[in-house]
Amino acid sequence: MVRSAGNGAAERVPLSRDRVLRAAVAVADAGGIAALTIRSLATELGVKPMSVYHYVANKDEILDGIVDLVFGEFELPAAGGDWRQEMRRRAASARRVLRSHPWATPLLQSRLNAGPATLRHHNAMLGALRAAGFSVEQTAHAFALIDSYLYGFAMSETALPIHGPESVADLAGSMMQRFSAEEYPHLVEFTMEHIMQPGYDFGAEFDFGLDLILDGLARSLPADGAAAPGVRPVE
Amino acid sequence: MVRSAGNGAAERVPLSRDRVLRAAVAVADAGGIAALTIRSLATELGVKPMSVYHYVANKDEILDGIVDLVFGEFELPAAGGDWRQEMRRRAASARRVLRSHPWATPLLQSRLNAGPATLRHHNAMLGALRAAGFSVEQTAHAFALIDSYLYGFAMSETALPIHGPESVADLAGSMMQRFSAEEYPHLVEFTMEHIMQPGYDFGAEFDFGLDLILDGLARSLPADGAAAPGVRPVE
DNA sequence: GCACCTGTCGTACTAAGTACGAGACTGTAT
DNA sequence: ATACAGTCTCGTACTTAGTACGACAGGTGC
Repeated sequence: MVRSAGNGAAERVPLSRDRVLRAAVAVADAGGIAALTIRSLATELGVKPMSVYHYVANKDEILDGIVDLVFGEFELPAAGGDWRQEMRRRAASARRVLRSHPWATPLLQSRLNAGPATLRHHNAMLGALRAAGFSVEQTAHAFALIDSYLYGFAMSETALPIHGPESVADLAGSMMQRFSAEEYPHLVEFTMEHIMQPGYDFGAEFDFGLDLILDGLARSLPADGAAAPGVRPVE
Repeated sequence: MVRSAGNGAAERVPLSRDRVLRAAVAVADAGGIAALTIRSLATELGVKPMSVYHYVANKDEILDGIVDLVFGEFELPAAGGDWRQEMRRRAASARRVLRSHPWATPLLQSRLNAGPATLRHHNAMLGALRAAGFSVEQTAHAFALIDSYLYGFAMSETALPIHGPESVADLAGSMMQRFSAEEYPHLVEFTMEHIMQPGYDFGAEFDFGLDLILDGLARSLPADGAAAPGVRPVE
């Protein structure tokens, strides 16, 4: 077995943990997470399956690794400055990243072993909220609320079969044939009057919810033109 | 072995699609979704693997089926009555169900073929919101917001390794050793001053977020003691 | 030249999904 | 009863995937 294949330095890039993980992301991007197998990964890398195991212990470690790569793509919120704007910027970037890696959202929350990029991200979120004036406890509330919404929305969004307005309408139309108007009247109404309307875009719902959440959180901040924590202006 | 129709012999329950799906839920509950294989399912049912295929076309159909079973466990919100209370009741029930089937949350959103219980549930949600006075468009906002939050939160919650206060604190403690206070100062602060405090319970965050969201949505309702849509009482 | 380390790979075992078709069982018509 | 036909169950076996084990090649220091 001769592996000469050239004396030029250009082509033979040695394997590395980083190359393995990046190739894994590429395979998952191309064919979904189910298409990511040790064998498909090896093919992508131009090596044989067992070579991969020199850089990762097992497939789970690959999954943990690509989750951290994805977190690494999120823009970090800055501490200081307009905290709402920082939250919006980071959320928009996260949503963009998760849309470009549709397989990632379920993985993000199901993996436990946080990598360095993940820790950096969480740390930046906490720092930005604390700098905005939230107490530790309020920060816990805010973090849980914002990220639950973000990941939950990203899940719904990436679970949609194809993206783009018209494909959703098509899907809705074909689903409509399966359920009758008598059994599910509100579903029918909703589909006809909303989803199948021209220009419908589920992704557009995101900003409404995020702004509502940020407004609500702002109300619990003492010095933001709103009432004191725990007291709402009108009841 | 005799299966006479009509009298006696209650022992040999014949297989059925329903029994197959319920057994699948039981296997997943006991060992996680990864433990659900055609073979483990057959063992649970006391039959051989290939017998299962008489009732389902393939494993994907089993996954779709158990998702619909889970949706069937959600309490449906009633149309009319106090809509916020209905939303709270249904959300609490959903959270309870998802905690009792920790494997379910990622599945719920990743499966496309909605079953009858799923459609009934969505229909009830839409109906309750419409009856509360939300327009079709506002209903879309509300539904997307509430459910993104609900599923996102459920994901975080069930991704936690073990439930109960002290186990989380233990985990946090062991994770603390992996990252230094210089690199992740806010993560350290947060862990020390919040997560590791006695009585910490992540699940308790849920109500804060849900109430904030429902309050925000109530503000967009004309006749609810709040201002007109788009105008907040205090700024 | 030699022992040695490192990275790559050949072989092979195990687990899992499932196609194919045989065989067993049950109710029904003769 | 007997034979048939439909329904259900299962034995066998093929395919894909994860990965343990150890061989082998090329480079490195002595």
